[in-house]
Amino acid sequence: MPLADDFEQLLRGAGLRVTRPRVAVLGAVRQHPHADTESVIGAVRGDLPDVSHQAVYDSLHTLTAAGLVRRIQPSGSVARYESRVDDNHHHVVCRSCGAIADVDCAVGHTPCLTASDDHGFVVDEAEVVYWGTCPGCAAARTPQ
Amino acid sequence: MPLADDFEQLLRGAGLRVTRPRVAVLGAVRQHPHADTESVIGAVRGDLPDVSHQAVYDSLHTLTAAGLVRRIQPSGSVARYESRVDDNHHHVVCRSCGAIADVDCAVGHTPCLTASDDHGFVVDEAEVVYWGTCPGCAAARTPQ
DNA sequence: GCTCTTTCTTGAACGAGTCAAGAAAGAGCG
DNA sequence: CGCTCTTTCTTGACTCGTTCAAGAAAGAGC
Repeated sequence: MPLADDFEQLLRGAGLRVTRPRVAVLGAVRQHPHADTESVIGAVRGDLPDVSHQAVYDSLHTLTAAGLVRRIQPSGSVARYESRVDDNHHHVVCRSCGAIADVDCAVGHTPCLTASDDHGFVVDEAEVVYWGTCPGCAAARTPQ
Repeated sequence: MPLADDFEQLLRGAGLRVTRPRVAVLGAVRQHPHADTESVIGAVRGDLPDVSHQAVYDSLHTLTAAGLVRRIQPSGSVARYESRVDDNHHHVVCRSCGAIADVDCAVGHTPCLTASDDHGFVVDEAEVVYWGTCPGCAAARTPQ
């Protein structure tokens, strides 16, 4: 399994210890983009049936702090995680079913990063969430 | 108190019953922008000492659904409410203390509303959150 | 291997928010 | 003004994602 080696490199590169829960969490997040914590726990237990939920929570926090995964949490949703980091992409969220899809940044690199009046804040990221209705929910709502 | 009459008009205009909790919640949200639910409850109890928390939760939901207040919830925060609606403004959030400030939309009307690839989603809103450090926290972090 | 630190397990706890049943209060109408 | 019907509020229990805490286990350098 070459991926496990890649994950090991990622962890070491970030100065983190290589533990089986962390490797499994990295794999789970990569295989299930936008998964919530419960789904990640389920996926991780495919490899390690006895991991505690707390180990997954800890790993997700550590990996997020290290920048190896990204945490997203649209209004009204639980925390979700993805492995695409540092590429400045955004998300479309379905108001109806909560489905999330990636959206590449339309406006060059960091879009709208320059706020009109930043009130003295030092801004380092502009996060964009597009709200709408996914194809499935749109179809279900207009039957004819 | 002329404001109470204004709120009454707002409620009637939205087809909602005029109740004392709702009027008080409208006033509290207007006086305390970006307040969380607990703060709103506290402010409302300045007028109506015996309102239940549930009445405030219900009122906030109803007012949000009617478009009279707007709910915002940056990642990692509890729900917050504001009375500026329909003017397409955004928010700066301090990563350190959670402070929120309004930012008027820099890019004309609906900024970045056109996603590069919307995956078939019908998008109706683009929400922008600027993440950074507020003046207070920036000063506290660089003492010299 | 040994030792030290970090991480994981176990299980309890927290807190924002929701659910549910009955009481109270709007609002239209005679 | 009072009646009736519907909506809303009160009360209190409860859910669920997440965190806390103490001790056991497992990385990593030497």
